[in-house]
Amino acid sequence: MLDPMSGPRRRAPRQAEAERNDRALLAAAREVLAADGAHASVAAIAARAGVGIGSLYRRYRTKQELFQRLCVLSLDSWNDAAERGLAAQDPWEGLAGFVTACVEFGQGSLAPIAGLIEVTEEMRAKSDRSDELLAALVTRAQEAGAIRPDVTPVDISLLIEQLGSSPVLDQLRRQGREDLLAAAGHARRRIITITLDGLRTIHAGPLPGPAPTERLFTERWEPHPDPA
Amino acid sequence: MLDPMSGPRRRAPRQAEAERNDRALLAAAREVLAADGAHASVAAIAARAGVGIGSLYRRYRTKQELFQRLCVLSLDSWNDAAERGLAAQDPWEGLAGFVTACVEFGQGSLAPIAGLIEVTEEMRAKSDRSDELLAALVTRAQEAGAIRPDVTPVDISLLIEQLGSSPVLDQLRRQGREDLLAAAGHARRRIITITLDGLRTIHAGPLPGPAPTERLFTERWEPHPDPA
DNA sequence: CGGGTTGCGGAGTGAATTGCTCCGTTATAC
DNA sequence: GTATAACGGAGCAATTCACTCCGCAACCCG
Repeated sequence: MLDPMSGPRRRAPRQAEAERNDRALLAAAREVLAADGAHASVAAIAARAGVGIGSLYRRYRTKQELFQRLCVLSLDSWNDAAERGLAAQDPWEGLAGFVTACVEFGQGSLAPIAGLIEVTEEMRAKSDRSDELLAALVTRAQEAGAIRPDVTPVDISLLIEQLGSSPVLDQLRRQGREDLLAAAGHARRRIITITLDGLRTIHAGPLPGPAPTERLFTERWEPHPDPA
Repeated sequence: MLDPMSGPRRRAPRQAEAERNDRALLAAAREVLAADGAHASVAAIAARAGVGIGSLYRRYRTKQELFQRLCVLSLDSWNDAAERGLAAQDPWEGLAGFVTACVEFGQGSLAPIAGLIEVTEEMRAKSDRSDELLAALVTRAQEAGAIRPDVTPVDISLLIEQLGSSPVLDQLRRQGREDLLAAAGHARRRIITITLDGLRTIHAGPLPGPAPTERLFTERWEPHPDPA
């Protein structure tokens, strides 16, 4: 055993690459989780990140550890979005912005791992905080008369989870149909708009973006040439 | 080889049981697909149906054949619901009833197998028919001024698919939390109501059922004692 | 009761997949 | 050049999968 303190501290030579890899891994994990659900494999995550399996396992000792990290980051995003929502002047815009943000950073893709990983103390704490923030957002919107008086924060959570995964989008991604992704994204925003309008006391304007095409719905069923 | 025509045709002795098994298998397949997605295994389906694997494979030569049958039945349900919707006097009630019906018989749970099975001619034909029916439903509701003028039939299809799987409900089922299933069902109906209201030109009444409890959202994360 | 038929259940099989380890290789610092 | 830190991915044991095979039970008719 050598004394680790011997000699002056050296800068890790390839530290920057390691950091980039870490970010790539987390992003890839989110994508693969969205695409494959509970099925998601470590190999797929590493491959998507363009990183060797070995590097993944140097950074995270187990698959569970990676997923726990992902949960913490998602809770942070949730809380950030909630705080931005509370900072908005208009209560409705605040709530709608919050929901949209959660849906868009892929909150829903974490649902499949619920119950499969241990909940850490850190996760629980951040989750408590997120409950408070959401309650505040909802209360404020209701007091302003912007949303139905009988929706509860849990309704909103469930709604975020429901919108948070997009069957069409995820599947097209799984099939590697890059050509349809943009259209699917537009279609999804329309669905979100519709749902959010159902939350309001008053109705808003027209649906955003171009109307979705049939192809979106039918081409998924063509026999799937594995994207590998 | 014996001549199969020798002797008088005999009634199959245990034909009734076979038929019951078939129905159980199809129902189980739907449930397992909803719970496990593309991950769904033949063994799980047979077990859930309370039927041996051997019996499953006598009825359907392959997994794909079972799934294809399931698709055909789902398309039938879809078309039946659409026809009932068109038969309703009120255009809005017709469309809303159709969407609700599709969501409730689990249309969404078939999404994960898109691209994994070959589309048969029968499926394609029934699918064409369903497109016509849906277009008629939407047109009628729009001409009556009941729904936003800019929603398209594809929007509705996507909306059904989005609502057709309930992350919470499916996951609780997977975990065997029978105690929370009713609550999750109520919560889901509230989400559906909200979304459908977002479709309408006018807003409807209050949300149905009891407000969802926190437990619905939190207990899923408790470490999962495998239901086996 | 007995012979014959029909459907049943599930152990077993080979192939594929999984989480993870181990080690030879490559890039950087001095 | 040499030391070091991070890399990629072949390989491993364990599990999972779709599917086969066969012994057994339920039922019919005489």
